[in-house]
Amino acid sequence: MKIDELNKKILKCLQTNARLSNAEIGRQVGISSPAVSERIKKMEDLGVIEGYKTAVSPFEMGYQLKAIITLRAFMGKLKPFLEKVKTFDEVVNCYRITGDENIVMEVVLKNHKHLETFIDQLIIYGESKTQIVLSDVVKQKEIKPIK
Amino acid sequence: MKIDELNKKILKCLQTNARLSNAEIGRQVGISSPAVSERIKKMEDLGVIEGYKTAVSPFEMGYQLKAIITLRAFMGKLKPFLEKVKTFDEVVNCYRITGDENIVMEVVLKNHKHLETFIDQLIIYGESKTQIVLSDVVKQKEIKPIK
DNA sequence: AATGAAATTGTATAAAT
DNA sequence: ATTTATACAATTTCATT
Repeated sequence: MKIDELNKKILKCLQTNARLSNAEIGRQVGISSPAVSERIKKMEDLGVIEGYKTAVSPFEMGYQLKAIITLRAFMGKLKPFLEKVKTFDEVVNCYRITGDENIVMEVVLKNHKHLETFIDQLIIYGESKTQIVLSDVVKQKEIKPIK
Repeated sequence: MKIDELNKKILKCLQTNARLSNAEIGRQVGISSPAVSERIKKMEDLGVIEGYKTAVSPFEMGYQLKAIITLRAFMGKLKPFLEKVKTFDEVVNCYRITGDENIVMEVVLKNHKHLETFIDQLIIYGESKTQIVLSDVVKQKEIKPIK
């Protein structure tokens, strides 16, 4: 197992605050900062750590709306959509899913007009369903290692 | 406007890699590291920056399944669910949404058995619909400031 | 795989513009 | 609001265990 107890603690620190110094993490988990540095680098190389993201407020960035949009792609239109969706700045997350619908996306939008023009871009790919986000109940909760 | 061109550049750096040093960001955007430090602190205080998260691979943490689960809450069961959902380690993100369904969640699970027991916990709150995630198409894309 | 030590680099604070 | 100077702290590299 590549994730031992020490790495679990390090990951807990990093998930809570990715900008903690190695020295501070070392203090919290009880090892030296070069040891923290090495363990982090190893977890990056192994793909355990995928990156360090800053959570920015969409609202403060000028996006008043968030929506969950699902897409039921037309025949032959899924593949082109999978390429196109990467170019949409509005799409923060996009997953391919099982079931009648093929795609679910988390989207940020300036206003209702922007939502309208965004949905218009989807009609050539399939039937979309839009659910406006009213509030964030749980937001990027840390992933806990399995017991 | 609190997000000027310099802050946009700083946010772009931080969204790409939250662990960049202030000195490195300063080099990239053309100001000194104390200036970067002050601007970041101000954006934290104003709520533009909500936090610094490390993206950890659910798979490497032992979760073989990801799912999108929507919930159509029973009468009087939405509020209790909004409290309960915060205690579920499986739920990475949870939004309240408009429409027939009240809740959409992003959930990580060890295996199909774990999915089954998780869904069982939802039946007292409402009718759930599960869509298994086949692949990540777009993953925590950076939020771009509005032109 | 972790530590301790040395060199480099980064951060925080204050003073000046 | 930013820079420069300075002191302190963190990081990196490497030798050692």
